[in-house]
Order: sequence, then structure tokens, then C-alpha cells
Amino acid sequence: MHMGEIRGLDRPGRQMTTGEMSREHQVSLRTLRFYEDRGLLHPLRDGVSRLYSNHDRLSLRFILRCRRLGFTLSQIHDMLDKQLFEGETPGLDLSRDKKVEAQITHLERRRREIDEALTELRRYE
Amino acid sequence: MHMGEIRGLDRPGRQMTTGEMSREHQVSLRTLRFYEDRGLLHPLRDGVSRLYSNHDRLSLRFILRCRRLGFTLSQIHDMLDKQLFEGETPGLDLSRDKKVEAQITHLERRRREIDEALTELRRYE
DNA sequence: TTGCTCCTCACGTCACGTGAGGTGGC
DNA sequence: TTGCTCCTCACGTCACGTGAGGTGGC
Repeated sequence: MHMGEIRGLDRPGRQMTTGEMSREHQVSLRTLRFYEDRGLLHPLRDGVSRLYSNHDRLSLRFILRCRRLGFTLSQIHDMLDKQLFEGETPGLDLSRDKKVEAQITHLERRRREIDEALTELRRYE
Repeated sequence: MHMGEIRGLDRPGRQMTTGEMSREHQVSLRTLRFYEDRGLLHPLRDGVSRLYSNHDRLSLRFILRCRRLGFTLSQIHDMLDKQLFEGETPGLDLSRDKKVEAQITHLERRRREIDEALTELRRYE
């Protein structure tokens, strides 16, 4: 029994270290620790080192998806809490969240602002 | 001779206080001081109070226009410096700045990201 | 005295980046 | 000893917001 087995390197679906989480999801170690500090991730501890479960992995993917959609970490935190409260696996219920509609409105306004800026910038070319 | 005349309240084109600058351009006092701290504005001093000249007003309008176009304060600083170096009145030379093309590219990418996010969000509605 | 305007710190926000300095196992 | 991975502070970035605490002239 060597470290590879203990840390889950050759058993997908088991515990992962920060380094593995970082590489697999293309996020920095700092980001993983920051999300933990903000209560978005809750890795276990192997002494002083972090160990991420399969649930943590699903949470991280949900976080990254929501981030691409332009939600703040605070909003993402609420959504994860709500999912936990309703006993769900993270990442399934975006369609039932009120925040979706508000975010669409928000992004449409951002888009109009960018379009106006582009129109003006192209006049300067 | 009362304060209205000294401070330029009834003589447009003369010195303005922070309060007047703030109201006329819809920016906070903090913003005006922040722009000064970053070297974008250079008001004179009447003792401890700031006095903004007509040149400062043109600079501020240029700053606000560039901000709407999505430039960073650091980029705007460079543009103002360049204009000063070339002996121009602030706000005239945007069409000759190399930054315009890069900013168009940047905003077009931001727009695509927003479009992708909107497409995904609308699927959840 | 009240009320308005001006001021200077200086901490808080957002989502991290970036060292500094140290540990543990091969 | 070198090299890799993990860790904890803690300051820096961006563009300000937001008090705290004080001044000056009507």
C-alpha cells in the first residue's frame, strides 16, 4: 500500500489532494484555498493537508460553471447552501433558482454597455 | 465680492470646488480624490481645499468617457500623459491611440463570453 | 448652536496573485 | 542535499465605498 492508493491517484472517485484538484480543474491552489475560506468548499484534513472528496469535486465544477455565468461567489455560496439544505447533489438545480432571471437581465445590460462602447470605439479607428 | 464669484459659481469656465465637480459630472468626492491620487487629475489648492480648472474639467470628461469604453485608469493615465506631452487639450486624440484596436478586441471577447453565458442561462429558464 | 462643505486617514469590498518562510517524504 | 508538494501568513491589485474624526464660514 503506497501513497498513490492512499491519495486516490489510481482510484478515480476517491480523495484528491490540492495539487490534483488544481490540475484537473485548471484552477490555482490559491483559488481552492480561497473558496474554502469563503465556505464554498469543505475538504477534509490529512494532518495539515487537504483532501477533497467526490462531493467537493462536484461542488467545484458547479462553482466554475456558475463563475462562467457571471455569478458572484456570494451568490454561488447561497445556491450551494440551498442545494445542501434540499439534500441535493451540487450542480443540478440551476433551473429552479430565482437568480437565473436576474442574472440574464444583468448580463443583457452589460452586453448593451459593451455594444455601445464598441460602436464608439469603431468610430475612432 | 462674495464666495460665489471667487469660487466661480457664476462664472462658468473658472475654478470649481470638489462639490461642484462632483455634482456636475455625477462622480463621488472619493472618486475625484482617487483620480488625483492616481495622477489623473491635478487640482490647485486654496489652502487645504481643491480647486479644479477648466483643463481639469476636460480631463475628467475624457476620463469618464474612456471609463465607459472600458479602459483601465492606468491606460487612461498613459493617454493623458501622451496628450500632455504632445501639447494637446485632453480628449481629442483617441483616434490616434494604439490602445483603441486592442480594446475593441478585448471587448469583442468579453461580448462573446457574455453571449455564451446568456445562451446557457436561457436554457435554465 | 446648527448646518453645510471641505479635509485626511484608513479599513472594507471583490476575487484572487504573489512572494516569504517553513514542513514532509523520497 | 536536491526536488517536489504541501502549508500558513500577509501584502498587493483594481476602483472605489464608507465611516471616523476634525475644520471653516455662515
